[in-house]
Amino acid sequence: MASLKPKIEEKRWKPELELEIQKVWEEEDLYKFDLDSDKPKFSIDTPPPYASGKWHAAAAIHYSQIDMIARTMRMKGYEVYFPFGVDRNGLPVEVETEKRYKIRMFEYPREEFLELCRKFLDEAEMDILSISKRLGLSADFKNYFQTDSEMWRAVTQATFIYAWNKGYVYEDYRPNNYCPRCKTTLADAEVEYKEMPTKLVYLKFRVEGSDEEVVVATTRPELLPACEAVIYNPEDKRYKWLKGKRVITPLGKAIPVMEHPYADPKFGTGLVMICSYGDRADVQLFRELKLRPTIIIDEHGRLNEKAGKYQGLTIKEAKERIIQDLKEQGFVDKVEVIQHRTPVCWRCKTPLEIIPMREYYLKQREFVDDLRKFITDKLVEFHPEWSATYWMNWLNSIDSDWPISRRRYYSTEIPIWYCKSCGKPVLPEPGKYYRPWREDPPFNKCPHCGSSEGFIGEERVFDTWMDSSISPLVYNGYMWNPKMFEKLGSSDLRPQGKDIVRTWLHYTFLRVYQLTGKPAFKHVWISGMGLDEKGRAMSKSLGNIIYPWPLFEKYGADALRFYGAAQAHLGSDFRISEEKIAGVFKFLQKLWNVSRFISHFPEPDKPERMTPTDLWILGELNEVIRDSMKGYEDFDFFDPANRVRGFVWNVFAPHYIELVKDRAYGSVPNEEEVKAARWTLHYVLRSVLKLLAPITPHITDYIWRKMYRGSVHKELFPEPRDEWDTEYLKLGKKLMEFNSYVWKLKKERGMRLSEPISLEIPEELEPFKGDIVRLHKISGAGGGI
RNA sequence: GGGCCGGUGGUCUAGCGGCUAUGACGCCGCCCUUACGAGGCGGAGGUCGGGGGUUCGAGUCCCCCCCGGCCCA
Repeated sequence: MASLKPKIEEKRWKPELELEIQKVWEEEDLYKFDLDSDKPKFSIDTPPPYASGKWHAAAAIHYSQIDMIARTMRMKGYEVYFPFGVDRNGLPVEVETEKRYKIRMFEYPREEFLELCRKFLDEAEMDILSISKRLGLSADFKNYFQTDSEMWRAVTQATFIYAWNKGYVYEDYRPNNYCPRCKTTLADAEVEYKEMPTKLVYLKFRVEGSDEEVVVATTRPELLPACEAVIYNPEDKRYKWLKGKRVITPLGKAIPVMEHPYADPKFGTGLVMICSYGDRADVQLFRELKLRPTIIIDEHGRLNEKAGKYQGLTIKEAKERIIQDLKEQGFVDKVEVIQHRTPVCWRCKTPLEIIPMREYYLKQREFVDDLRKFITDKLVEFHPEWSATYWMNWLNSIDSDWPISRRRYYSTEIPIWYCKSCGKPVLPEPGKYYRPWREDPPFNKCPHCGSSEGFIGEERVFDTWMDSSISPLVYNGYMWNPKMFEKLGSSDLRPQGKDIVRTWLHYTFLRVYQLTGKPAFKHVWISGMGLDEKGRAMSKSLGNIIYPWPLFEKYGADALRFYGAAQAHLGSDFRISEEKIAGVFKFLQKLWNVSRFISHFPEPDKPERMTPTDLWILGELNEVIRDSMKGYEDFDFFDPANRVRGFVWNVFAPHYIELVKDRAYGSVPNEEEVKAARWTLHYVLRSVLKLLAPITPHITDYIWRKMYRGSVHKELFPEPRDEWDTEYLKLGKKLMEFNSYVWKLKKERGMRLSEPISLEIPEELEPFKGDIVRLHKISGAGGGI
């Protein structure tokens, strides 16, 4: 048919075309959120990516999947609020800034250090924004949020003041995780564990009033000056005779021997020294056994005057020195090297110490029961369902409140001033951003004692999770846009990685519950982690980071997006392999070619009657739609991606299209049959494009705009139609097998596929006879089979 | 030590009680077909981590164990 010209002229799909379509989207402001729309609203609590370094491909894929959620909900008829924010608070940027400028934060003027951090953040932010846009995220980049903006920080402070007024905040002096390098307290959620080779030192203790010796094994000999007891397991018969006795430490101090089940008879000699504080267990044991702690480590990670001759040494130095000394004095029985799980700082990986400090705490223990109900009473829907156990496990392990003050700089300041006369804390009115370390308070009289002597500003800042844990409120207008917040409330869905359940997810639920009395979200979506080809997490130290830009250039964003969707079910980890992304690109090319072929033909009105071949493929399409929608319901894009790919590649293109080619070209006499084929081709293509639109938004919209009216992203998902669930669906497999059989047969006989062949068509395939005969050029009955 | 997830051809994956175990990528051979060599046809390659059990029948359900990943103690 010479008169048929394809609407799609380009022979190939190219990644550069994605930029073209992105420009169109921007010009049309296609994804603009309309608060006043009549549609139901759906708001997403987009994770603000941390602006501390370059994004790797795994992060890009993660965000592309969040974008798929937004697009899914739009195509289900919702008005979707998909904000974008950048996280710019906290330790990581300080650590990176120190590294880059080779400076130490505490030896640098605070104001100037903050300026350097800001510079660093601005650069990192640029990188994140450009990748996000290149990915085709349908988020609102025009009004993106920054967690260190005056507005966000004012809200953080206001929510703190509310919590304070409700009595949820208290200050306490208690042992806590402390990073000697970062010089700050850390919450349990910020502690990581690393397997490290550690010396296990066997020390001889003399039993008081006798010449007998016992041997105690310890990984922390430097804490000997702080050793206040030795324990053994009550089941351990070897040490029963020590009950009630005292032993003399190598340093000459007499301490009691006690029974406690914490002692593991199999570890070391079964005798354990209890020091203030080797680890969190020690803290508990001191409390239980009513021992008085001796604190020998200061906030710089050095031993203090209570450590006697070891004063001034770092922990590491003290350890070596004391082992040396004790060896010389004959107190060391032996030294072993064992693998020991050591708690380290999540940011700089320095081993942590347990040091008591005055810190502010936000109550969480008394809320745990209520939070558990979010899961048990199904107030929140988790995707996938089992991912709720991540949070449940964390809730079940909470045994202390959340320390929220940090001795750092680049974070939201704690809005408190202390009266110079009575020393009591005074908080300002919520609503403004306060910086007590450099500003005068907005009041001059102490409400506690009435003094006007003046105030001292608090110097500490908040844990960065204090800012991020209110993201669903800030995004949705809490305090800064009351009208919007009233309509939206807290976000509907939280998408995030499984690695920050105990921090971001938990703290958000906690704080939003404290502020609003309600669950922060209706849906929580937890994704797995993107790993390298060998299944390892990507990190600078391993040197296995895959960057997204080269992939964008070679295969485009859609290939990367589709790859992420098709690689693993929601919640499972997935590996990133360039070879497979190249494979996805081939599929996109296939989709392009299929569309180009169909674009040759005009799209007629729906004809009265379909042929059995058309009804078969429409029945297949019904199934594809049903299966895909099941995935979309759960925000799991694995099934839609794979189901549609399989359908297009293995069914629609090689079989249906081949069968109806002649009809499509108009080379059959029956006009109705021509129309039926053309209509069906277009209908299936439209449906496929719509089903793929959330996953591969560029190519689908590009094709759509070339062939049809408007944007595919303004369409709703296709729906299955009952009238197409016909008996022909069951014959489809037979039909395809027969096609393959004929192709094979011709090949075996050395025939061209266009050569006529004489064979019998199986009786059950009779309904498809016309199309089969034309496809294979079957000439009459007989012969063949 | 506990929890969660996983272990299916070289790699990745589907199947979650029923004919001969799915598909993709890769590999090998052949063909030439006008939307597409990014095509078509064919092929090699698997004791479905191991062991017990339930069942007429088990990758599929149950128990134990091993291995890997993540989280926690």
